[in-house]
Amino acid sequence: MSTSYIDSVIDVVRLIPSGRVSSYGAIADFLSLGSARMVGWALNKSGINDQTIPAHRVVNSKGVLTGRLAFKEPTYMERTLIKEGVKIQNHKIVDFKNLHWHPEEMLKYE
DNA sequence: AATTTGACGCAGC
DNA sequence: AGCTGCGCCAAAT
Repeated sequence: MSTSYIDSVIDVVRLIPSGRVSSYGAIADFLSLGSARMVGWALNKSGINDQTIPAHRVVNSKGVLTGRLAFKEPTYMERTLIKEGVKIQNHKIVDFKNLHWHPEEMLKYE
């Protein structure tokens, strides 16, 4: 069996807690593999038709919901984030700096 | 085997 | 502040 790059990305995305968001770059850096661009590419390939992947929690480095148009419903991303308690203005995460989750966080014992 | 395609990020202007 | 150009690199064609 083999683990594709896409699978690796998905594994990390599944770890993003509800109410928080991560970014393409943070995930790519954590994996030390590929690039931010490829994380988006990977999610587009596998995430579209799989509700078990919280792909809506991944935004760009500025907190903008750049992936929103890739979903079947263009409003899905925004709507779901709001439901999870994340505030959005102009397709952008409000207080992104504080909500931005980095995968390394889960390695720490608070 | 070469080319194209991206839900990106950043430097440089 | 915004805009442009370029590197990024796995997969599909």
